[in-house]
Amino acid sequence: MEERYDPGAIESALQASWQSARTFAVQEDRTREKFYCLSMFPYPSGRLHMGHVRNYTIGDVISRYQRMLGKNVMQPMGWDAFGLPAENAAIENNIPPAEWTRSNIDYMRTQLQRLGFAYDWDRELATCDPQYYQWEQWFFTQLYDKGLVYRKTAVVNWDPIDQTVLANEQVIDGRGWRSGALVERREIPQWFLRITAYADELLGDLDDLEGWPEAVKTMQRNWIGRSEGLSLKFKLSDDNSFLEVFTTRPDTLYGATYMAVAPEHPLALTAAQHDPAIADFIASCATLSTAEAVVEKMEKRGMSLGITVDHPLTGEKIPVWVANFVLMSYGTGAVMSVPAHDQRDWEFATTYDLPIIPVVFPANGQIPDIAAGAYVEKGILKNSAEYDGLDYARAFEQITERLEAQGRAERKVQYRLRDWLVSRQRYWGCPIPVLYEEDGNIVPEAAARLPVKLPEQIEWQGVSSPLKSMPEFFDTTHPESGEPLTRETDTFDTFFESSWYFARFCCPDAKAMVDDRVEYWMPVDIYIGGIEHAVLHLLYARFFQKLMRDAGLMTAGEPFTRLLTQGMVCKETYFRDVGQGKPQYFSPAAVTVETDAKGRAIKAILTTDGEPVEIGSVEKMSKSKNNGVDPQVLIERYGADTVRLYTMFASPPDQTLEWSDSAVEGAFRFIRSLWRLTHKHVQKGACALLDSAILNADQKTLRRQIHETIDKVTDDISRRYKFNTAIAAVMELLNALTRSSDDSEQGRAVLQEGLETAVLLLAPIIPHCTDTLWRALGHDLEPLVDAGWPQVDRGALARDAVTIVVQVNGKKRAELSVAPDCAAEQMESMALADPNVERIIADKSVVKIVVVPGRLINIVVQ
RNA sequence: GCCGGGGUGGCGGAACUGGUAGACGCGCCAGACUCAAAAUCUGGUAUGGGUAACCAUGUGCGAGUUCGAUUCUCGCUCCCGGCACCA
Repeated sequence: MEERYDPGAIESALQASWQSARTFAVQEDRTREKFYCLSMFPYPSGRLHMGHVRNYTIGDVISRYQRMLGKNVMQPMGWDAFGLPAENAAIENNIPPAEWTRSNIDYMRTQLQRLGFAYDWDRELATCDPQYYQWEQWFFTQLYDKGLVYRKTAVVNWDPIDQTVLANEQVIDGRGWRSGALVERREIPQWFLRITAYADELLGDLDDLEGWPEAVKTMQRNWIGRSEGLSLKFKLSDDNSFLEVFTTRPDTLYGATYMAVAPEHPLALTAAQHDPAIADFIASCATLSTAEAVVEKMEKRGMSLGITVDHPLTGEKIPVWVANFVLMSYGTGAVMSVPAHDQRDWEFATTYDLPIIPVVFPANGQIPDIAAGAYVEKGILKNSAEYDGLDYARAFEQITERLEAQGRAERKVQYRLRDWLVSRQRYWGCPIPVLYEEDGNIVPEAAARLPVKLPEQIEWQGVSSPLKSMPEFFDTTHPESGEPLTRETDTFDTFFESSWYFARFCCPDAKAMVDDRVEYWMPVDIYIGGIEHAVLHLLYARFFQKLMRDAGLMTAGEPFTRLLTQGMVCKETYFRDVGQGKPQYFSPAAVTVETDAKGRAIKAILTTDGEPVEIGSVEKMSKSKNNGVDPQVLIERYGADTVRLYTMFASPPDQTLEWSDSAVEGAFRFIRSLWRLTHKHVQKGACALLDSAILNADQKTLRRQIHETIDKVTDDISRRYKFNTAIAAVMELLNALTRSSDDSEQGRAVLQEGLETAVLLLAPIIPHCTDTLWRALGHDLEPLVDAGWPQVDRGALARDAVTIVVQVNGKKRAELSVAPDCAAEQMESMALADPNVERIIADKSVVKIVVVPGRLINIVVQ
């Protein structure tokens, strides 16, 4: 080995040899245990960012560790290639999305290879390739035949100037991001997948996902939002039709004082025909956002429709209002309002001076202050005629039974989850494989005519999808009858592609959607990706897995056995207030920070002009905050191993990582000191075999540290996924090895074992330099990627003495060093005899003594 | 607004099952080496008091449970993620 650590040379040579030897290509092998390690594939935005580096390093560490355990490890990589940014690039720079996307993929692929990730590149796929998306088109037609897809109208954000549909992200303060026009709500026919048919299964199966974080499962449960209640029909006072609502609280029925319907509700639209004020109100709701977060935060407004419904039990007339916060896409688009027992209803009733009638009271007899807010707990009924005095369960049952007998109610399970709207009015996506006859009849595309290829050679004019103005794309004829057909010009939501790619990776060249190789590899053993996907992507992928299972394509019902959600990568921001409301952000690389004697940042100046800039908060690396750190620059300066080591060391994978350039240098220093110590050791020539029976006390202590480190690191990597503490443990070991200067035969043998251990434990994290060190330590024949994970020698872990903490009233006052098997009575008397303890308890009496074996003694005094 | 997560030295973080708060690293300070610098090595580094032993305080804020709370419970606060067309 070279004396000097030169990452560039080592890494490129090793990566070339991995590539030529196809080290990470895998085949199904039923004699070996498989391990499928998957990281969420990237959107090819142009360059890798630190979030990618972090995500893929975590996956690579797990993959390489599993391989050292002897498993048949598959780690694939591909590209989530359809999406909005490619269209923006086309609009801004007139580059066709296909060309832009493919050149980004080529660049990012070289970046991933430069980081040394152990991917099986033979399995690479890009979702924009017809060979990939043809199968989801085929699958969609299958689902159509099963009745699991349907078409109905839904609201979109419509930009009246650009004449196009906008994504929520493209609507800023109610206006189109390019045109600045006030965005309108527009209803258009769109395609849906019936995910609600799987709601119960998606909910129930969460209980079996032991390898998923509780937080993600909770979010999915709340998202699905199963509730049991009643579908209730209120008869309109003036005619024989009914207003249908869903409620989980029939016990509060006597407190219903008004009904609220969505602006698009038929009752509201009918009332608007006769009342211009109502029509105006509904029109004013037309600029409402389709985003729930915006709707929930806006001012709650409404208007009486001037009609009433009959209360099913009292016959009283209840007014019907139209309200901007009731959404047509939720349930029936109408709600029964009980202001005394629902906070939102209470606020609306208070604003519009509607009656608030309390009908539920706490069981303990207290009277809640209804003037201050709604009482939302369950309790005992009052003001409810013959139901007074009943509790929630009895009231629910008795009121429900009566309404059922009247034919006014049906028990119903309702979900918050809505069917998945998969239509997008975009160009750069997978064409939806359906055709329409002249009268609107739907004809799914025949399997033999798939794929419906997205035309890639296009001229981009304006901002809306070129497909909408390409008759050569949408004008076609029926293959048998020859009658004219119009092709759907909408494309799929890009979540469609990412809902099944994990299955395609098992058999990327299959002559069907998947073949029987999925049975060997699926389910994914561990899936790694950002927490922001906790609900949507991860729920859709689970849904697709069940659809594929029910189509007979595979047997697994859940796609991901374990889930590791990664935190964001953040960095401090620097800016100047240049007026116009928006600060100007400067790259941290362009700023010089001055610190005080303690290292606190006190001032920052822009390096080029020497003038001060403000030090902002630590935020997620982004273009808008100009606080991104380009991985490429760091890889070129320090090598891939240092970047990998730092990202794994800086924080645990599920927490946010705050980027620090100087700490990166620390990671580089650590590798260099490991390199130096190994070099110094091997320069002295071969060493004797270790004989644990003849070690002296210091050698035994050092060897115990080696095996404690193996124990700790193994647990950290395999069970806890805490790579930062695993690395810290190896750093401690290296410090101990560096301090020992025992040149005796057995001293050198222990050092050899220590260095081999450090190299093996770090191999998954920094695979390049450890490969060189492994060979220098005398392992020329066995490649490090397939070296066995080190085993703990339990005998080496024995200790002669343990440290016991002595507390008085919970405060540490002394330490004792005792034999591990020391009796409790002896420890107590030693603790009481300690001079510092004696002094503190001198004028007090001992109440009791708590002994935690092997850890501490707490003397409680008064 | 709703759902989920988080707040520990100058900084990133550690403390895994309620048992020594601050492992490991960065930064900073001092020293060694050097003509000098870089690199490297050694020591120190929560805050306040004390020469020291040691003492007091301290894990966002306020309460509670406990012999003992960063860890459990309740209330609050600030920050972050998601909210169905960003991916």
